[in-house]
Amino acid sequence: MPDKAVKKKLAAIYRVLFQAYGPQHWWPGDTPFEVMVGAVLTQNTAWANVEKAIANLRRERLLEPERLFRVPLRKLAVLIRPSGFFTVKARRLNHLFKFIIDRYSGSLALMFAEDPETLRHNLLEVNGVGPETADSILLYAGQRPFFVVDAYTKRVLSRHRVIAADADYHTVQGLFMDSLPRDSRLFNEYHALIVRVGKEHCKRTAPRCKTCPLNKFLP
DNA sequence: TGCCAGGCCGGGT
DNA sequence: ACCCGGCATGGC
Repeated sequence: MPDKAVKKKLAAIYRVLFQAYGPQHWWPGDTPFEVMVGAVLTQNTAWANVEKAIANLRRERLLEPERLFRVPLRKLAVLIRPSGFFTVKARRLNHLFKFIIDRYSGSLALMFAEDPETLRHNLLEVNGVGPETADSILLYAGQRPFFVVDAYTKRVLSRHRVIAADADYHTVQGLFMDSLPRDSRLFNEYHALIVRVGKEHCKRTAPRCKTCPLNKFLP
């Protein structure tokens, strides 16, 4: 278990961020399948580019597992091209579609009926799905309370001395999940807020800045 | 113009 | 067990 100071700090950081920015409305109103596709397309990619790719799929009425699984890889790659890394991502999406169809008859409802820990384990077996993508799917498509850790999470927390700079994914995730109530809406909002503050104040090449709402947590 | 974005895999040491 | 290059577009 994380020590008490860390738990309090994580709770306080959330309050400050929510106070500063309010709700971020990540992935509202989309179907779970669309959210899943987005989780793969956004790997190391700006969200604006992902939106263009998803718009292409929607325009072609392809946003269903069976339909997209039948689309040839080359055509899929062209459709998702704006999201970058399009040949690898086409393959990764295809693996995911096959997984849903083979194991859950193409039904996300069946997939999310699975025990969450088991489902997470299964998702990680899919080539192209790593821990962040799996947790994004579980949290944002399935409302399962897994905390999503990304580059911003590590950078923001390490700059504010909550974690070591080289802390691994599982450790950081455990910190959040053992410090906060396991509420999917809370985890959803918290992750989105971290990305928000990271974009505005915690870039890779800006060691610290004066106007960051988290400055009060600096030593 | 160059740097950056809501990672992950595979091959080399 | 780590380390690192590759993957690629679009916005600022």
